[in-house]
Amino acid sequence: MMTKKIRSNCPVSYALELIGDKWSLLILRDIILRDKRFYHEFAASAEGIATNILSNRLAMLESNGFINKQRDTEDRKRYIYSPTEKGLDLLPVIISMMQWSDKYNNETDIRPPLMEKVRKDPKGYEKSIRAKFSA
Amino acid sequence: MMTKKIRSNCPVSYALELIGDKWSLLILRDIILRDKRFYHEFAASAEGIATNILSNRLAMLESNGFINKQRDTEDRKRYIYSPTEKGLDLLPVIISMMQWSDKYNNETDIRPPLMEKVRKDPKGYEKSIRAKFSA
DNA sequence: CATTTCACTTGCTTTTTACAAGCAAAAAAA
DNA sequence: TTTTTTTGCTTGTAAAAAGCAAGTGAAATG
Repeated sequence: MMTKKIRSNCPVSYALELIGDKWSLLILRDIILRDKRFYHEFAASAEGIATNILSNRLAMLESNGFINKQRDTEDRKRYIYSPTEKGLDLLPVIISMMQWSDKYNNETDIRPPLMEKVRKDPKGYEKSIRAKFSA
Repeated sequence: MMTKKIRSNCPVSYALELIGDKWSLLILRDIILRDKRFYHEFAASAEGIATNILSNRLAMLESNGFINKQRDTEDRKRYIYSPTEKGLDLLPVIISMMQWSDKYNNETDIRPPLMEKVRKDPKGYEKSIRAKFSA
């Protein structure tokens, strides 16, 4: 079996090898912060991911334990994607990126009232997001 | 002038468009955490970046204000690369990646005694790194 | 002034991404 | 029961990015 060779044992490098691309964290953002659950919802995000890339990343995220995939029992022709603890544990990475962009990109969207809460109380924000998934 | 079209105004997407690749944050890690300053030092890192990619990323990091580049006055045939505040402000992203990898990759290197301090006191670690550059 | 060091650059191949179109399983409609 | 629609992909092809080896040019060094 052909396993991909690892670059180094540096923790930064390790994380980048898994989610160091322009799409994986965006899909996790949709699942974790925007409560998206279905393939078509990810495909509809503003960034416009190509469906082959979406399919590829969902498979990668699932095989690496970031998300779960299961048939929707209410509508059996679709699947429900949900975050695992491993995926949710990337929330600090996502939030620190948000904080950085909030400081350096003045075009950053304020519409999702997320940002306001992130500014005032990032730890509280993280907890409130996590709480959604501990039910 | 040809400016690259932005995907969306989402702060996560914005950060990923700039540093969402497998190398940019690794170079910043070298500069910020490992006190590397020269081209040949980055090229020598364990991950083995190709020199054309290194050159490309250093130019990108400089043009986007993450790092500064200046001639070394002691050895004028080389350049010194140093982080800007904008680059240093990615430290929380880097540290949260380290924490995540520490939890999910048991091969993560412990050699740089960094990890121990990150585990015990991540905020203090961040401050101590920042202190190096405020001189 | 020839040699070495440092920081790239170039050429070529391989891999990844992007875009458009097509396809199959499941459910709904006729 | 056959047709149509929805959902979640897969395929084909082109463009872009990454990887690899070799080469180049400016600045110091002998």
